[in-house]
Order: sequence, then C-alpha cells, then structure tokens
Amino acid sequence: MAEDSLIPKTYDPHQVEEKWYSYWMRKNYFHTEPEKGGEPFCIVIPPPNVTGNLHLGHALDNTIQDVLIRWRRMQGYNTLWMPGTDHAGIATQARVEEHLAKEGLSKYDLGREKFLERVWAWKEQYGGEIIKQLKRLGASCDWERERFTMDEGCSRAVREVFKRLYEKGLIYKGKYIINWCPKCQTTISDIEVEHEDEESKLYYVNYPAADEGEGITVATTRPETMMGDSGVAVHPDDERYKHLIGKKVILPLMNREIPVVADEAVDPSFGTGAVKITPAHDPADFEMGLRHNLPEIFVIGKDGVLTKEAGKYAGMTREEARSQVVQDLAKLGFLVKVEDYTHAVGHCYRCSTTIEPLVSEQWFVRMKPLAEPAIQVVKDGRIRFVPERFTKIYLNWLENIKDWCISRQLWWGHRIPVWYCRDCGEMICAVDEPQKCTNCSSDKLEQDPDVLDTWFSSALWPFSTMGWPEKTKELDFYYPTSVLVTGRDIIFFWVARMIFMGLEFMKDVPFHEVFIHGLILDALGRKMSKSLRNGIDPLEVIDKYGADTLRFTLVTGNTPGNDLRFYWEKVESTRNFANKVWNASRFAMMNLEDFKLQDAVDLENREQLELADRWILSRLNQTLEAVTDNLNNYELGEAARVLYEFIWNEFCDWYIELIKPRLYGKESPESRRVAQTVLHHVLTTTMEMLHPFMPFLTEEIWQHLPHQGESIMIAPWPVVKPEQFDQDSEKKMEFLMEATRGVRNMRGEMKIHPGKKVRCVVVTTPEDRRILEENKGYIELLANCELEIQDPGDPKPKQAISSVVFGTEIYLPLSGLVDLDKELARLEKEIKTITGVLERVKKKLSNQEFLAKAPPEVVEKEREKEAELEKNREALCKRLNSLKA
RNA sequence: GGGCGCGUAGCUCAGUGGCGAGAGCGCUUGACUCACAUUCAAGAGGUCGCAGGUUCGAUCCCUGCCGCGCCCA
Repeated sequence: MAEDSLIPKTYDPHQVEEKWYSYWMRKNYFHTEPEKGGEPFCIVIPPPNVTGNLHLGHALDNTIQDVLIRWRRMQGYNTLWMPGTDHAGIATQARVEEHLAKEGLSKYDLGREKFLERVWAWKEQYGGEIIKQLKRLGASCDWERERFTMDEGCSRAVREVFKRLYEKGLIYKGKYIINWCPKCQTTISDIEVEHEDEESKLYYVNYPAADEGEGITVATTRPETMMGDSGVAVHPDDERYKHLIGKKVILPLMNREIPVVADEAVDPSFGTGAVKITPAHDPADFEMGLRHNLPEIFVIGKDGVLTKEAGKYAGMTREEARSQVVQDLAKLGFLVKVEDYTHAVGHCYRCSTTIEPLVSEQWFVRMKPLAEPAIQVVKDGRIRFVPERFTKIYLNWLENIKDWCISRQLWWGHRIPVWYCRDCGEMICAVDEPQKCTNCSSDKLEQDPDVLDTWFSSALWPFSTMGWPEKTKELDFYYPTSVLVTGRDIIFFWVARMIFMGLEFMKDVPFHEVFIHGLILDALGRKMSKSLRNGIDPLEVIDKYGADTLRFTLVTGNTPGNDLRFYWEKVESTRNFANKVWNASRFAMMNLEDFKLQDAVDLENREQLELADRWILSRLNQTLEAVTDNLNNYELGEAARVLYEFIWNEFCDWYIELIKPRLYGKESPESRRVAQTVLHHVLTTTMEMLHPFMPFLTEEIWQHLPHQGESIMIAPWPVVKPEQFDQDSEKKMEFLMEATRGVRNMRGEMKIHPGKKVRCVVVTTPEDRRILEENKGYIELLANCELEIQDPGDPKPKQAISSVVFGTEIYLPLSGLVDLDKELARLEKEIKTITGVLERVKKKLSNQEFLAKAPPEVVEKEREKEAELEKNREALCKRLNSLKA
C-alpha cells in the first residue's frame, strides 16, 4: 500500500515550505485592514538591524510572535503583525566604514553626502536579507506594511517628536559629562555602557600642602587623569581631614595649587578617604566640580590621547600615560603605595573599547517628567509584564532615571532637526528645513551635524509605523497594540522608551502586555557571541531540519523569561516529532482515500462510538482546553509539550493502533466509517492546534486530508465540545491500557518473542469483568495475546507469572518456563512497595486533623487509593501464598 | 553593595500545597510488526541544593545558608 502511495515516507520540509509560503503570500492572508472587522490583535515587530542577519535570538522572538499571531488569526481576530527594520546607526555605519577601509578609504575621504550614499547603497544591497530570513522562518507579517526607521514616514515622526519635546523644554542642549567611545568616535548613552570587573591597581599619591603644613594622600585608579585635577575632596564629617578643608595642596607633576573641599559624595572608607577631583573626566567628579565651582581641565581628547593640557604627557595614549605618570610619581617620591584592586570599568557595548567619560556639549531628553507617567501605567496595571518579575526591573530603572543623551557623532541616522544661524547665532528647531533665520532672516543656516540615538526612532515604532502624526485609521484601530514580545536585554533600551513616548504623544500606552523571553545560550550555557564564534545560524537549522522543527525546538522546554540552551540533539528529536506527525498523517491519508467529508458520521450520536473513540475525543478536548489556556497565559512551551504528548502517546501509540482492525475492514463497514470519521476529526483538529507552532507541516497535511476551505491558516481555531468530555471512558481505557502494559511487561520479562501470541488468564471483579468482556480485544491486539476470563473460584495456573492491575489478576501460564524462586521474589518485592505506600495512605486517613481540614475531594481520593492498593495487595498476597503452598 | 533568576534522573529541562515526582536525550534488553528504525515494546536510574519554619500535609509557601548565572550601582 505504502509503495503505491506518492506520499513520501519521511517528511521533507524543503519543497513544502517554499510552496506554502508563496501560496499564503499569493492569497494575501497576512494582510489586513481595519475595515475587515473583528477585534484587533496587533503586534509590532522589534525591528531587526536592516543590514544584519537573523540569529537564534531573532528566531525565538519571531517564532513566539508568529505563534501568537497565527493563533489569534485563527480565533477570528483582526490580526496585524507590523514588520520592519531598524537603521541601527552605529552598527551599520561601522560596517560600511570597515568595508571602505578595505578600499583604503575613510568616511572623511568621501565626505558626509557621498558616505551616506554608500550606506544607502549598502542598505539596498543587504537590507532585504533579514526579511527574507524571517520569511523562511514562516513569519506571517503583513509585508505590505513593511517599515524602515529611516523611511519618510518614520523620519517625519522623529522630527515631529523632537520638535514637540524641544518646545516643551523636554529636550535641551547642554555641556555635561557623557560616555565617549574613542573607537566609535561618538557618545553613547548610559545604558550602552557595559560594566565589567577588571583587575587593576589603586594608587596612593601624596599631594603636599601648599603652605608647608600637612599634605594629603589620595587614592585613585586613574592616575593618568591627575593632570586634570582641580581639587581634592574629603567627607565633611571625616575627623581625619576636617582641619584641611579649605586649605590648598600642590598637584604633583603639574605644580598647580588646588583646593581641598568637603563633599558628602566621598566615601570615607574608600582608600584614604580623600579623593582627587577631575571634573572633565569622571561623572562623580563632574558633579562635585559643579558643586564647588572647580574648573574642567581636559587632559584626554576624543581620540583617547592625552591633550596639551596634560603637559609632557601630551600625545600619549591613556595606557602609556598611566605608566609614565606612575613612574614619575615614584621617582619624585609622591607615590605612597600601590594596591591590587578590582573594580568595574565601562566598555562600549558595541566594540568593547574602554569608555572615556568626557564633558562635552550634547542633546539630552529630560527624563523625570516623562518617566513619571511611564511608572504609573505599569503600577496601575495598564501595562502588564509577563513574567511579572520584570516589572520590578523596569520600575527600578525608571525610578532612578537620568537624562538621556540622544546626540550621536555619526552620519548615519536621523539628523537633529536644529539649525543655527551663522549671522546671529539663533537656534531653530523645525520639522522641515527652514529657509531663513526666524530672528534675523539670514539664509546662512547650518544644520546641527549630529544624528539621534537609534533608539530615539525605535521608541516611536508603535505609532510611527501606523502613520503618526497623521490621524490614520490604523492608529485608530490597532493602537494600543496588544502585546510586545522581546528579549529581556532591551527592557531599558526599548520597552521603557516606547512606553513614555507612547504616553506623551498618543496619550495612551503603546501595548497592554509585554512578554519577555530569555536568551538563547550555547550548549555550554554561554551567550552566543561573535568573539566566541559559538553562534548557530538559524538558516543552517532550517536548511538541515526545516523551519517547523526550528520553531518547535525553540518554543518547547522554554518557560517565560528563562534562558534556553541550544542543542542539536534537541533539534533532532523535534525533527523526529515532525516526522512522527507526518507518518501518522500518512497513515490517515492512506486509510481515508475513500472518505469524503459528507461520509462522516455524526459524532454527536454517541451510541455508535466505540470506547476508544469516546476516549480519544475526550482526550482531544482536554488537550484543546490545555493548549488554549496555556496560549492565553503565554505558556507556549507548555502548550507545545501538551500537544506533543497527546499526538505521540495517545493518538499514535494507542488510538491509531486500536482502530487498525476497523480500518482494515476486519469489522463492520459501519465501524470502519466511524473510525474514519473520528480519525479524520481528531487529526484535523490536532493539526489546527499545531498550526501556530508548525505552520508548514500542518498546512501540507491539512491540504492532503478531506477539508473545507482554502488553508489551515484561516481555519477557525477549534472549540471545546463539553459533551465529548468522558470521564467514564477515560477511566475504562486507563484500566485497559494498564492491563496491556501488564501483559507486555510479563512477556518482556519472560523474553517471549513479540511475534508469538500468548494465552493469558484473567481473574477479576464482576464489574471489571464486564469491561473486559466488552473490550478485551484491545488488550489482545496490543499485547498479542488471547485472554481467558475465569471465575474467581476457578483454580489458578501454577506455572505462571502474574500481574495485578487495579485489583485484576492477569496470569501468563508458562509451563516449565517459570523460575518459581524468581517469581516469589518478584511478588515479594511488589508487595513490599505496595505495603509501604499503603501504610502512608492509612496513616493519613487515620489522622483526625487530615480528615477534618483537608478538602473532601482530597480525602475521597485517598480513600479510593487505599481501596485500590488493598485490592492489589490482597491479590498479590494470595498469589504468593498459593505459590508457596 | 542592591536586585533578580536558577539548583529536580548521567545530561538538558518541565512540573504541582495532597501522585509510587515527569519529558527529551543518553543507557540496558528485545523487535526491520503492512504510518513511521527519524520506529515500536519493556526496563534501570531521584534524600526534588542544605538547615529550620508555616501547614492536617511542603519538592512547591516563608526564613537563613551554600553553589551557579544575570542585571543594576
């Protein structure tokens, strides 16, 4: 039969995926309009870097989104998944610069305009790549609506937002200390600095008194900045130094007089309790400098090299200067001592270069007023984090927020919409380029050279993609979006910023829920990174195993918010699952060749259903209920697990095996028709449930089965049929399955060849006897045996091994083969374990407090357990005694 | 220093105020049974990190400790 069939024996994802994705695109299923009706369900994609490549983190993030989107679409929601890409300022510019460097060119050789042309060309060339990769993954985004953070609409939103914030006084330009990356040659914001502990030294340096009195010894980790010192600070309450406050000391090497000041920020327990103040090169010192009116002396330039202000150290790198300064201090006798010291040093998140704090003129967003409402909406529950624990991380950050430095010394990005008049110095902020100075009407205007932090534009993503500041029907219908799905690494970068921007400009939250997932780690539990070269290319996984397998692998065994290790073994076992589904369906297709939808019997007519039918329908409904509940709670991994177990264990291992005789026509045509109907119904429903997770495989199968409609992806999500829940059938089946296992177990123990049919003798209670008489065929089929039901009084076979299942005794007579001693030992062991459990149950049931305080159903359950265990133990003991006799 | 998470089978991980605590992989035994050897059947393997507490009952809730990881300062 199989040989005749055109359906391959193993599932081959390759042609299938291509075929169905283009079919879906052709049918325009991903696209939606507000007018389509239905409740809105909307997700905006976290826009990946336009010139980047898909990595496993994206694969996970987008699989989750696609599962939710496909599920809600099937449920009948008006479902919009808004796709797009991010211009990723620093990353993209750096890549193009690297590329230019290979031609021996720098961006300065080209000039700003030509350079930007090159970046756009680069974007055109590589920009589509990641979108193609998302399509390979099966992402059902509304591609007609694809956006890019630098396209006209989004750019306009950026300028509009800037202007409104500027006019409100929430954006300002100021001279402050910022984080400078000497390699990237730009500022970066506080959260873009990564702190790493480094083994370093703590240098104790003596600053002699100016007036022949007592000097002071300061401790510092950065002696190379001391040429920029403009003071020494001690804690005001520090008894050791009280008498020195207000006095002057001499800055060694520079011979400059600097004051000793008192400041609360000094930690008396650090070093000597006295610290040097370098306002131009340390954030804390900068603040102190302001408080005490100390000058900022720039000794390190933007190239990371010491400046003229540093005297003889000018031209050295920071590292060179440090060792030279230390040498000189030692030679001149100022160096008191050096200690080993470990402390956190800031590095650029992109290039890992040590950050240099610098004072410079930059643009900032005033955060306090924006943070306030963003805190409130989360506290009020108008935005909910899943898992909940991320709420605290979010709140904690916003409650301690500092102003956001938004200017970047890059060329690629949204240029700051501010112009300066060369004639009168007027500063003009405008959405569209102004022609004349608003103050003196001069036309000599020059735009600010800097661009905005990339996250400034991504913060607007939920509404800029829908046409803001225009009042569009999309904004009206889909905003606020339903849920944001993202990794926990960008809660601060992105999630928080979208929330305050949304509240400020849309007067409403950008989304109702934030679903945070963990990171994908390698098999050793390390983050995947370029430098470790431990990254896995999702496309490689798709090529080798198919997109469905990758998706299912990423989703299973993943609990919300927790990291996930990537194992090829896990991919393989998921591939096996896909193949299992394929083959179960293949079996169904082969046995439904003559089956049409109109042939289906009415499943509501329960009379014609066999026990196995009623059982699988009941299990199907339990599964559907569990899958739906889990999806509702963002427990995607659990939903997938439930499906996996239902399909493999219950549907394949038991139901399909049980209906084979009926399908092969060994029973009545009516029975065959019923089995076909149930098989078709269960498989179709299961494929529908599995579709959000494995869209390609399920579409392929669904299309092969008798079906109604054009595609599984627009089929309605199945609904629970309460009348199909069937406790009684489940209980009976459980008994029959356990009995089957009992026989199989005995066969295994006696090493009876699976092909050999054996005779078994069963002794049971009257009520179980009825169940057995009606359904013993199930056991006979699946354990390859013949059951002979005996009356309790009849003599039991001596030469036999036995098994007790829910009080029913099953004997496998084997004259001459049974090792009596072994059998006795086996029985004794079994009795011992049962007795142990039984004792615990009895103890519980004799505890008055348990009976009084435990819920009745728990007590009832314990009673049932007691009865069953008693029954089993009694049977086992009787058997033991009869063998001994 | 503060916060968060994790610690369950050899490995990777699920799980629940009431179970003889589960899965996948790995391991042992047997079978190429007409959907599937990417399979089927049977089996071994656990002090649920440690110590207290709450409770009729704790692997689960609380406290402390130990170990690992992450985030923030």
